[in-house]
Amino acid sequence: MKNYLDELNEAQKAPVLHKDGPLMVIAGAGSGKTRVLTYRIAHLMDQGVDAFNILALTFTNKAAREMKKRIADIVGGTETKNLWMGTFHSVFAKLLRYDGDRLGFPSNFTIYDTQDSQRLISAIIKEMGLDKDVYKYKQVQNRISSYKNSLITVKAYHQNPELMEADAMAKRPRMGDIYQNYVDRCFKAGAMDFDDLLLRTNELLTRFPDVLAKYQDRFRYILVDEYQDTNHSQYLIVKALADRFQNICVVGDDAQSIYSFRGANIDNILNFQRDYDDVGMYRLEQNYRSTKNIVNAANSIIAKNKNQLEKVVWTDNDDGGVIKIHRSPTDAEEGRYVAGSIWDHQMNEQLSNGEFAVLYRTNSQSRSIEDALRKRDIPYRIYGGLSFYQRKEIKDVLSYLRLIINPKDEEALKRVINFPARGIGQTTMERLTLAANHYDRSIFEVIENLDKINLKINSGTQRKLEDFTNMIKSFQIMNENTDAFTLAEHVAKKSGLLLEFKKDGTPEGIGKMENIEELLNGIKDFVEGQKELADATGGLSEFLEDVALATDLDKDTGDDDRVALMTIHLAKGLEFPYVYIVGMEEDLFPSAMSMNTRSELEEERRLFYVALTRAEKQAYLTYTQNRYRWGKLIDAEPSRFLEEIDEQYIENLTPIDKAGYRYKPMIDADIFGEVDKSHLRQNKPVRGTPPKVGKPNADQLRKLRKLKPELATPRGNTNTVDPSLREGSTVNHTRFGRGKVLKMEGVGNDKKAEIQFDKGDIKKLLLRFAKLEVIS
DNA sequence: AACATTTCACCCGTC
DNA sequence: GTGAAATGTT
Repeated sequence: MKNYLDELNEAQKAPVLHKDGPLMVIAGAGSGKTRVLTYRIAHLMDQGVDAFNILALTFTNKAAREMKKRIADIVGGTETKNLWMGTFHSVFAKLLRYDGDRLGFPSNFTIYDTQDSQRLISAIIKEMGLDKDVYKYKQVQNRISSYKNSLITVKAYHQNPELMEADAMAKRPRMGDIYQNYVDRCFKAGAMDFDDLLLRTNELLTRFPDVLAKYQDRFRYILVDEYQDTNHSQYLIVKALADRFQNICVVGDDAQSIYSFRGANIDNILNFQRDYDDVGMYRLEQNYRSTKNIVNAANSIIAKNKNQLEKVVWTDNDDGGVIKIHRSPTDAEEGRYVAGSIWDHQMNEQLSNGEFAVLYRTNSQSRSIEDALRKRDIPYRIYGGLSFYQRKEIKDVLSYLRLIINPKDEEALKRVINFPARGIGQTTMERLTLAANHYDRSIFEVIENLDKINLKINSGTQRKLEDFTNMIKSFQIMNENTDAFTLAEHVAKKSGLLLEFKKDGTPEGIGKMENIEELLNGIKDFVEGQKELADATGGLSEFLEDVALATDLDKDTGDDDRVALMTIHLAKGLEFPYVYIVGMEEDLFPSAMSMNTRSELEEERRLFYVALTRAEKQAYLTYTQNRYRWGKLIDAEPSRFLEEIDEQYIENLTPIDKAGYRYKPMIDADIFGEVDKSHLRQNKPVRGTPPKVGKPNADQLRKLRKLKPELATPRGNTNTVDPSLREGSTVNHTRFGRGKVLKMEGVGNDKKAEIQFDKGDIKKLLLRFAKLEVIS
């Protein structure tokens, strides 16, 4: 065994060597936090702690795999296999397979993905006869998800007048009933959604002290990565499990908390010292990843946040290049610039594709980048977005497989009972669903007992239904002594799925066939891989669980060398020499939905911090003046975050006016010069002779105003700005009511005030239009 | 009941 | 611009 401790600096060594008792490691970006976690586990094992007694919760399954590999290098592979290590969801799914029967769940329960949940919720809303425009299934699903993440069960919901009132106020008084139905239907289908994996674990540990005692005794050492992103449900699980031995080690960085939208609670890390006695506190502040320019720029951004733990991130690395900021007329141009810049770097410095990443705020931004990279023949890989396993044809195959394992799985059944078409239509399904609800059985069971129930289903249809269940049953029998790959191949053929896409004959159909082939190959790899593991059965159910909880990042990338495209959220924990952060625009980043409260804005800022600190050598920030959104070309304004970076760390590649990013000169070569005119023509037709670059004549100005109304010279209907208006003024708005001016910005016609209204909203108003009265 | 066509909401981020 | 859901047609 190598002396692994030599590979750590003093700050890293301390938490690794920390003996028993709670400890918290506050780790700045790039300070080697994974390394600390990995070595602490290795050290524990080296000191004689049984791997069976260690539980490590990581952020992705890939991170878990890599850590395990590293630990195996240090202390040996055989013991390492006994570690329980993985994401919260995968670890507790495993726990629920063992002990979920106490709650009435079969060990083969299905894991519903978001789409399954949404389909079920849609069905319930329809069955209840509610207005789907009021009860939007996605909103309802979000609501239920947030209840679950806060551990609000159906019962707790109905005992909480505040919640019920909030939903009633939102014109959704039946929310609780939908919640109830949803939970019942999941239970009846032997299914858990993602949130259930945590909620049900909590329920299990709370209701059954013997189960809790068993796992408390087993998990004597608990380690949690990215603790700042745990939600209430996860927090309680960890707290319960660690309660007996208190050997809990949490690692995190409050500055990188970016998941509050899924219930993550930053207070979990801020309050850790309150939750446990004698907490060992460690800080990792030396960044090994990035240049001085990047680290300092990132520090200057995060300093704008009020809520944070004290921490100074610094680095010994070179200064490196300053951060480069680039403006483009449109998103298509932005893509071209990024692709061109990557290409330049590659040509001049002999760099490989894998050294580059393009990060964006929303998945929909990937398209323009993709197009540009494709034109340059630069290989890339998109992470996230519509994952492979969510494609229709793949979900169809998986649904057949899910039915084999759990025939009660209602969502899987509804998906494939009539695909390929078997003459089982809407009316039949409605009758079956009604009967299933009435008898409190699954649809599959109803079909099996059709002869005992009097449903108005004609004998022909009855035959078809029986044929379907018999087919599934024959698959089940086959599953008893066949490996997952052979079975899946058989299912793809016998179900008629492959034939369906084959006879389709279109390029899409062929593509779908190929995707199914790929899935089958994936199952083959899985089966082969499982043979090497001692305790794994290589069965279909393990495969399905893997698939349900896999993320795009978990997938084996192999050795292919591609530019990475992903959202900033997905990039957390990763690093790349060259990073392009695109779409640095108001309403996009920060997102329009995150500007209502300070805490939301601070989370966006942390997100920007995360994005920037992914870069090792060089960061580029790009923004556009016009961007396609919802298929329309809209004006874009540079992100406020650009102004927040200390200017000594940046360079503007495209000149900006002294007044700042937000000021747009009347005559801008970008608007009429380099602009992609095909877009402009389609959406905002400009008649007559195309304008020339340079000082516009009267005719051009008129068109310019049409394109960019905010550039229009003020006319009679606009206000003259009250000169007494300044920061701190109290104002009255005809529509929004009373408020206080937080900030003034812009000059002349572009002058704006950011106002905190007493109603709670913060709005930014153009003074020239705002109907404002200055009170004091 | 099946297929073709049109409409509509969608987009903030994820396990 | 995309994909699911609603509507229309045979």
